[in-house]
Amino acid sequence: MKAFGDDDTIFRDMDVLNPNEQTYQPTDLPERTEELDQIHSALRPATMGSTPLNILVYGQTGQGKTVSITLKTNQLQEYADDADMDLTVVHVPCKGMDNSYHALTHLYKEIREKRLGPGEELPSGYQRKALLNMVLEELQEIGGTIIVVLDEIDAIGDDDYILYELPRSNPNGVRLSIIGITNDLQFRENLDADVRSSLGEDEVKFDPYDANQLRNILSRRAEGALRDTHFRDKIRDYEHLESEVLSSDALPLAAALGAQDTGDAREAIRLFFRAARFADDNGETTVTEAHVRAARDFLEQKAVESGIQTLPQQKMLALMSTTWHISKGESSVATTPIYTQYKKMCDVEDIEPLSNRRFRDRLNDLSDSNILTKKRGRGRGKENKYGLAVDVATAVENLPQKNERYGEVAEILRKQVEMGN
DNA sequence: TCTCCACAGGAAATTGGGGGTT
DNA sequence: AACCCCCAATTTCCTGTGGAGA
Repeated sequence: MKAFGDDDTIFRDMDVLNPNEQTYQPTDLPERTEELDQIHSALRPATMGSTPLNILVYGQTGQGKTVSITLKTNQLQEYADDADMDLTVVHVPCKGMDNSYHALTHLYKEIREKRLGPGEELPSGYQRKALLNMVLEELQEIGGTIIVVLDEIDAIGDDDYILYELPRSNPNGVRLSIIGITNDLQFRENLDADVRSSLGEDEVKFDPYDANQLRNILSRRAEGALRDTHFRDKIRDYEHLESEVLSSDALPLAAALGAQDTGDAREAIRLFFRAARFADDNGETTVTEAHVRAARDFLEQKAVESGIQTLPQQKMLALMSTTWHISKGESSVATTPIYTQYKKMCDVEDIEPLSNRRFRDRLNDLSDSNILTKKRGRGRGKENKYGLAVDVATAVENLPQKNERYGEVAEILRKQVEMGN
């Protein structure tokens, strides 16, 4: 067995590459200078004794929206502390909330904690209007300039209440500014025109990073996280002294793959982190292109597996009935036999089967999410044929267990696959 | 080459659940 | 509670397609 502490490592500080933002937050964002400047301009009135402008920040996930706001508000807070200015910043993550009321309760709690220290309870049982008044009273209690950051406000859906009331409440003796952050571009379009004009006094848009920007971001992270040539003396295994910790093509590849995909920096970092760990776990001293590719395959495989595991019930049955046929050796099967098998499975589980038409949509859904393959046309009349886009083993292993829903059918399927081999 | 027909997939009709109103 | 409205999911209906079989 391996002993801890004996391993050489290419890492200097692994946390810097950890995609989890609680572990590491960058302190400067050269790729977002423009956006930071826009935020700066909107917040600057605070330093002149005026109300900072409301901002609506939007862009896809992993584009540095939250970090930018945090950096800028922290910077303002520092200035305020030095200048003896009365400034309070409240950050409310709305992720997982489903309505304005929910968001208001959290806002109330956060404000109370700013004033009275941690340990406040979430309020409950109040009417919406009453709760809003409580929030406003708390704001007045604090006074001065207050910036409320509503992070991921798209989570609260089309419930505009908080966004409608808060910006126009203007409590006595308070200079109140609202910053809304959203991942959902559609959300901005769907906003009530009034809300949009009051909340979006300034709008800051974060476009997806391109491959160059991702490469810069990754190299900064890599620099902090990996040992470089100057740190070789810290590596105990001197025979590897000649090798570089990072091969020249690994990082650009990770950046290119990331840009191709979504331009999500978090995803790119996750990919590169995994590649570096592969290298490190194998006791290798260089992160190579091969590691990046392996990491990509690994993450894709993980995504497929969790995709199968979290499949909705009907899609799960559709996958199982397809797999049932495929596991008998065919490479692809026509819709009708799959549907027949599906109906049998529904019978076993005592469920009302979907109509043929609907079931075909389910099959197409599965092929859209790259779990099944689809061949159109061919054969008698016009007939689609479906196959598995993943290994039979992968599909079978990730089906429900005995004790879970549809476990019975899955169990039968597993038996058949065993016999087939 | 012609006709037939089983299926694909678009569109209309139906259902059913949640939320609001009286 | 009774009612209506809205929305999404689903079923029902329908047309177009293109190889099979004559």
